[in-house]
This record gives sequence, structure tokens and C-alpha cells, in this order.
Amino acid sequence: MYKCLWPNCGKVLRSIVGIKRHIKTQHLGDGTDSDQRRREEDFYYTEVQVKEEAAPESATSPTFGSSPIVIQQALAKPEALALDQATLESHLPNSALSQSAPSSFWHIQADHAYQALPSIQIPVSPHIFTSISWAAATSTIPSLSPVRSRSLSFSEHQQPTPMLKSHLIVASPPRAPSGTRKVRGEAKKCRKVYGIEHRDQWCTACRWKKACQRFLD
DNA sequence: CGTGCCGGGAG
DNA sequence: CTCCCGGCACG
Ligand SMILES: [Zn+2]
Repeated sequence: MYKCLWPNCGKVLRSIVGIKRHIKTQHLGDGTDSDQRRREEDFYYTEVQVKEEAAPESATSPTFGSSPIVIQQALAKPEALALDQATLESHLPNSALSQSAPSSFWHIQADHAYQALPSIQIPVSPHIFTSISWAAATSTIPSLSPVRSRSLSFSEHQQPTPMLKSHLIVASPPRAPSGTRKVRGEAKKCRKVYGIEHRDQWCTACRWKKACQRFLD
């Protein structure tokens, strides 16, 4: 159940698309003048479970152990009002600006917690089975730093049969687009977070199979 | 095979 | 403009 939070409107719909459309058409200008805000009309409605749960503030954090319920809060009235954007550690769980956070208290936001591996892997796609297996020719790389991670090192000598094939090493790898291609940003997007069964809770872009704009990389 | 998303399509 | 899908790259 999603309830509209507009001053004098308390409409309750069941689908966000519904409430979103309601807000856009009924309250927001609907095409006509005014408003060019970012896609976020999500800040004008709130989710409710079964009863009334008005008061768009003081979310509080009751049970620290369980409570798997995820509530989408939203702020109302965007008129000229001094809005502080330094609300990160106050009592409000989510900020009130463009990107709408998932409001999950346990949400991980550790950006760039990795990216510290030199990785001496040569830029070659490992799956090339045209005719000759360019892969498996591991001991031909002039590696500069023999990094020894923690595992993945021994027991890599495949083929119980000893040498039998002659030299069939390709001269140059067919490609090396590693870097000029979106290496796939790692971040759980709306799909994985909410699941396909709750598609109407994804961000607009995700629903349209476009680049997610809520959980950007 | 699931996931993210570009390019293309319909209304 | 909003809405959706085919299909491909990547893991
Ligand atoms: Zn998204």
C-alpha cells in the first residue's frame, strides 16, 4: 500500500506506479508548467503496510535484531525551504534529495572497498575455442611481479598425459578490449535487491532495462 | 545461466 | 515523452 503524502491528499494505492502516476498527474504539473525535477517523484509518497502510518518523520530504529520489513519513506513539500543536506548521522535514515536510498539500515555503502589488486593477468578473453586453445598457455607471460595471493597456484598442471602436442602457440591474442568496455560495475541493482517478483519497486531505469540510476556505481 | 543495459520499437 | 523487449556482454 502506498499513500500519497501531499498536504491535503491522502490517496492510497497499491502499486507504486499507480501512486507515482497519481502524484505526477494530480499534484505535479502534469506536463504543464512547473517542475522539471529529477525523476524523483518518489519523495511524495510513502509505503504503508496495512494500517495508517502517517507522520513522515521520526522513523526511529526499534528492534536492532530483526524487523525485516523495509519501509520506503519519503519527504513532502519541496517548496522554498532551507533543506540541509548534511543529514547523514541525524535521526533520519535516508536523505532527501535526488537519489532515493533503499532505506535499509543494513545497506552497504562501502564504496571502493576493493580495487587494490595489481593483477598481472594479461588482457585476453579466456574463452576462445575457435580451433586452437590459446588459453592454457599460461607460462608464456613475461610477468613482472610474481604475485602470490593466497591460493590458486598449485595443482594447476592439467592433462594427465605428458607433453604430446607440439608448438601451437598463437602469435597474438585476437583481442584486448579490456578497459574500453564497461567492465560491469559491481553493485546490487534494483533487480537483485528487490527481486523480479517486486518489479514495480525497481527504479524506472531498471524497469526499462536501462542503466540503473538509484544504485549507481 | 543470471544479471546489467544499449539500441531499437511501440503507443 | 513513457514504457518495454531482443539480445549481447560479462561474470
Ligand atoms: Zn535501479
